[in-house]
Amino acid sequence: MLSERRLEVLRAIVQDYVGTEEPVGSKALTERHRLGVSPATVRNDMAALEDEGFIAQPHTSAGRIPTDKGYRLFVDKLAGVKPLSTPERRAIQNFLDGAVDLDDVVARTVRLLAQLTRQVAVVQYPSLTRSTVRHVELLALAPARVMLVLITDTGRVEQRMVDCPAPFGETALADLRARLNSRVVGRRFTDVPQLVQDLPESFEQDDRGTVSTVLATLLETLVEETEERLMIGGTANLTRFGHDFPLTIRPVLEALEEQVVLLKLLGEAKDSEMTVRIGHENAHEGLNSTSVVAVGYGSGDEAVAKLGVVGPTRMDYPGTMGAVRAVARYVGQILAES
Amino acid sequence: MLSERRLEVLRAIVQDYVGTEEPVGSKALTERHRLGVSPATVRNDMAALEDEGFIAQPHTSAGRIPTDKGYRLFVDKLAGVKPLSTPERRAIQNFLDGAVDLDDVVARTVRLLAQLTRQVAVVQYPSLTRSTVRHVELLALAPARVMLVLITDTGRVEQRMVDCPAPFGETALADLRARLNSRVVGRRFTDVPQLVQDLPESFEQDDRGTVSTVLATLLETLVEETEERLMIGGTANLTRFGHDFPLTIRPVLEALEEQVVLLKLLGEAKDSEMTVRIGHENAHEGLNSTSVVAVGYGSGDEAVAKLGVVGPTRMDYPGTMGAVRAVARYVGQILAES
DNA sequence: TTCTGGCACTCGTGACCTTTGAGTGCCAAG
DNA sequence: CTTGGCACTCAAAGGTCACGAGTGCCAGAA
Repeated sequence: MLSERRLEVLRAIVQDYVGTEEPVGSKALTERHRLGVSPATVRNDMAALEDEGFIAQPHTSAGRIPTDKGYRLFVDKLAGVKPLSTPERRAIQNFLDGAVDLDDVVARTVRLLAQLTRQVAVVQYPSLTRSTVRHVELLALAPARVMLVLITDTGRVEQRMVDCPAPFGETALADLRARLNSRVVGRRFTDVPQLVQDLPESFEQDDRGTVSTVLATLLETLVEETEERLMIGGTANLTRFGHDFPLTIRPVLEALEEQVVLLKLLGEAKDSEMTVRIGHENAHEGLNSTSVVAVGYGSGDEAVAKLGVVGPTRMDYPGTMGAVRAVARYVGQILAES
Repeated sequence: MLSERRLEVLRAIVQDYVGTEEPVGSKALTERHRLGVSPATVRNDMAALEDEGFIAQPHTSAGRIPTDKGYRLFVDKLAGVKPLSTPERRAIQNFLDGAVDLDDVVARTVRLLAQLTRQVAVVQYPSLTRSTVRHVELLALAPARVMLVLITDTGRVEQRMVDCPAPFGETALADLRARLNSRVVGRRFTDVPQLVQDLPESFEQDDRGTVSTVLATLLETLVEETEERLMIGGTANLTRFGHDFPLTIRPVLEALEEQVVLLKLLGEAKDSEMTVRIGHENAHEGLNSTSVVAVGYGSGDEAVAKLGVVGPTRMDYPGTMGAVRAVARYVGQILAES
């Protein structure tokens, strides 16, 4: 295995490269870090690290840059998570506390993350999958037209228009509303289908069609809206990517526009702990030169959604991870309060 | 004034420059267009055009490129709006017809515009300013907690939580709901405040506080949500901006992230007709090298919101304007149907 | 065995020069 | 007013060259 010092050399290389954006050589390393050995020794170590695939040379006579594998080792073994400073924490809390509704919380979170990490931020809306129903409302807009409003415990509201096969009386509607709510309020989305399945039978023949239609729409909403939405921000930070970035930035922007791609990306992250995907570890090609740092957040113990940042593989991992973790925590608190 | 032929030369310059992205010289012009005169003549015309400020030379011995003023003349006098082809129109309609709700309409419109124009698309959500109230719903979530749901004729739904000063009975709530709706349904937002102002008086002493609170929240929602929201897409098209674009793209991305800026931008456009703002005509500095093509759209005769694209000043104006106009029309149709 | 200093070698970078050619302005003649 | 001719300009492209950071390897010291 790699000796202690070689790991130290790798750490130094990553740190320097992240700072300078330039390949780092043996001499510069010994000057900037107290490794206690000569450049020649470092050269040997570097050769070994290169053999193992942790670093690489852009061209024969240049310094080394970390490979994806090198960053991986750095993140796993060499880097901690750098906690934010107290003023930073305070700023986060103040900024998030000003939010007025769910949309606003998400919007503020995106801005915050982008600003703190100086990278592209991605925040998923709290998921409906694990949510419970807070209320279902039915409004008669016309004799045969009902609006269905679904309110979740995460504060999200979804509405659907329902065209009924037959006119539906106000009393029947109130009846349906009452029974529906008594069955599903407080229950999880996933449980709703079986909870309402026998509901039409208890209505009069004439109304059954309409009841079924309404219920069908409700179930549809539950399924459909389990597809997550998300918000991104800080794309201007992409310009800090690199010098050659016309080629780099394009596929990233494209990937960011594909919500499906991003959702999959976040979905791959583990629920509980912070996940870092480096370069080619990302399935999507356009993101092969980026790293994704993501973590779940939620009002309680359970994560209801995820958030994270997308940046160049050459990023300040400890700092980024610290910011992501901190923001996730505070957002969780805010959600729990509301 | 400028002779007929000189205008023709300007048109040719704009067209060639938009196509090739390279300064265009007198010789190339005569070869690619049948102007019926020699390069020398064209040179004289170009000198005149340059004197008037319609074109400029990047460096002393290069071809000419149009100035903002040149584009302006081109758009005003020389260019028509290029209608879309029938297949294109059909594609638009098919794509938009698939939308399931307002969010979806807007999302699809953005994608469509971005794809058609290969530029950055901006679509404003239908405004609440000119909207009318379709329905107001009040839900008792807890004894002293009411959810207010506002449904507009444009299909938008806004909700607010209201914490009441005192518990509020279900009957009083139903009463308020009924009276409120009978007064405001079908009315314009701007008319609502005076329509409800004497409502608290007709309630019992105990409930007046709550009624006032609910009404205050309603009015607040009306005002607050008159702030428009918008959706942007096609940012990946920014990479087609130019060769030097690290410097160009940055401020544009930043401007695009500032919703306020964009809203102001769209707001400046006239309601009825298509507006083209070229380069420095845009107040925001970051957009000084871009042009904005915007137009209002709406379900009826009145425009309820605007949409448009942001692209380099060097853009295909006739084509872009055609696409923007067509999309706006079809979106209007879709909104009218729903 | 590990570290170190020395040394020859590599090769991308930047400075500097030259060439090339598209494009220009001007002028005198058609 | 148009045209062909002509001298001039200048960015872009290509070539040469010295520089220097960085490397690998080796022999000797620790």
